[in-house]
Amino acid sequence: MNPVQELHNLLEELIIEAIEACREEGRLDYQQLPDFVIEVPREKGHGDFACNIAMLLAREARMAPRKIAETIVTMINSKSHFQIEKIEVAGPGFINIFLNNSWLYDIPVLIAELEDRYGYNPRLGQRVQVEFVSANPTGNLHMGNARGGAIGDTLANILDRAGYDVQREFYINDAGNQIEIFTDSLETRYLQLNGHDLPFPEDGYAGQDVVETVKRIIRHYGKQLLDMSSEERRKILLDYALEEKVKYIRKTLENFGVNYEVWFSEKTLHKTGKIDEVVNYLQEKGYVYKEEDALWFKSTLFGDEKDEVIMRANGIPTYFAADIAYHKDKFERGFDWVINVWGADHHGHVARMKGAMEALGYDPDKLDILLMQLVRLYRGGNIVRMSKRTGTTVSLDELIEEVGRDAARYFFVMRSPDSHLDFDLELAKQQNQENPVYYVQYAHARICSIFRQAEAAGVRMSGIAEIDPSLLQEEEELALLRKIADFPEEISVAARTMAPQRIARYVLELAGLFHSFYNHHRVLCQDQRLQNARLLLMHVTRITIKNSLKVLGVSSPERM
RNA sequence: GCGCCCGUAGCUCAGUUGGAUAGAGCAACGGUUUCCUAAACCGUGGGCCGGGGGUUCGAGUCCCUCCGGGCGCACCA
Repeated sequence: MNPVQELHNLLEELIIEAIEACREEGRLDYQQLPDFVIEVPREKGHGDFACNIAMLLAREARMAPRKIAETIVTMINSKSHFQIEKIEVAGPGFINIFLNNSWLYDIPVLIAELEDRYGYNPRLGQRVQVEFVSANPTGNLHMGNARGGAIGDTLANILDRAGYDVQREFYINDAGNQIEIFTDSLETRYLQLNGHDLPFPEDGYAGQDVVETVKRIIRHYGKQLLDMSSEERRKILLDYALEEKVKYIRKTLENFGVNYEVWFSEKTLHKTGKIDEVVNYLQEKGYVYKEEDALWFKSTLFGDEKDEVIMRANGIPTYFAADIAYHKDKFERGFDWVINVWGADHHGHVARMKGAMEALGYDPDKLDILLMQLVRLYRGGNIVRMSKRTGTTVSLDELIEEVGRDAARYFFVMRSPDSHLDFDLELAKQQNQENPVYYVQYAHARICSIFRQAEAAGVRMSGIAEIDPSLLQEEEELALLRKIADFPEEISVAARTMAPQRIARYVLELAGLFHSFYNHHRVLCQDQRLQNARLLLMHVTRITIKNSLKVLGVSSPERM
């Protein structure tokens, strides 16, 4: 259910019918209807909806836009429409439509019926996959991964509400060059801790967590790995470390409210020969050439700045080759839409990844890469320097520990992915209106409190059928209703534009309208009929706040 | 040097496929509590939407150019 969309469609039909009728009567002359817009004007005085068709038609119809608008309006007015209060021509030729409130009063009844399902648009029968975080299983989850987790999961939730069948996926980079280096680090640490005096690899993983992992391995295996061949030893070290790391990543993300349907192992692509397969295929198609013993993919054919190596001179495929095979696999699984959430530092890969899909015969427009800018951590006014070298990096676990899951989830999505995110740890912990999470959660708790008060006073909301929502006439009540009615459309736009920050903003505005209502009017009052209508309003406000927060992965406390 | 992102109120940021008089929160200033949570609300001030050019009936939004900031430009991922 999407009431705003339904109204929109209704008005669109109405206008098209009117225009066509005008043409038939010879009042308007045009060949084809232009792509006009029916939008919600910024200015309240411009009506509930406004249409720009007259301006777009002016040239072809050889008429002044206002004149055209008047012709259309006259035609529409010749029939009566029960939902339209008035319709007028304004400004350069806008058609402004003012509705009566009858549609608004249907909303709370519908929501009370739908409850948790309010916000869901009709099923589209389309499958979309969202791949996000996909952190290397060689270290802790950092702030970039955290933002990716919040954005990816929220986007997946939005797409679900928008009507898609969504699958969340984590790509485990458990093969390739970084894993070799990781294994070198593990082996060196193992030997060092067993008394061998060895230099640590220059580009190795020097973090303390690797040492801790190796210590656990020693506790488990003792010195028996010393007697093995390096190959055997490395396999055991790596398998143990990977299992531990992946388990840790999964646990941290679950703790963050992120749950994946699929954990996809890069290693399987190597094992099953899918990488060689796709490289050979591209070679046969002539998209690959050899230079200095390496194989290069002609990504410049697809608008990339330069070609990219897919097979090194030593015969080992690059990360890019594995990624092509991986994305080919995604499309083979039949998704209608494939979305990756990447850090902005990977933006250089977008063109060649899409190019590779095109070379394989897939529609590159079905692959969207959502790039997100980096995160800067602040504590009060001071930036928290994040350096892996000095070990001052803050991990996702530590962040959740410090500010809580709710604040972390909300803060990571409240800005556009395109914007750098300044994450203020102090603000995230504050319990006042400066902190948007608390502001919204407080609104929910306040509504719960009203119902507790009501119950204590022996008051219960009547059955829906006995409530008359049209008693809600106050400005604050209508504004709140209007905002509540927007929710499904807000979801729909957020899905279309891949913009999770819209929901964070939406629920903040919704909470603001509630607080404003609360401070102007009493729910529990002498007038039984009005009290019932307001209890219903509170009921559906609570549902909408809760459903919005659910999309963001933020809890809705009943008291605070 | 080339490419991508960003530049909007003192600060942090919104701003559907171009729409009418550019918004919110915080900060500043002033007010609200015999009343369901003052963890809240109401009001006031604050802007050449980085500069310049162009397209359009109409540009914060699209194009060009310049300036400033971030990121990338490996047989790393």
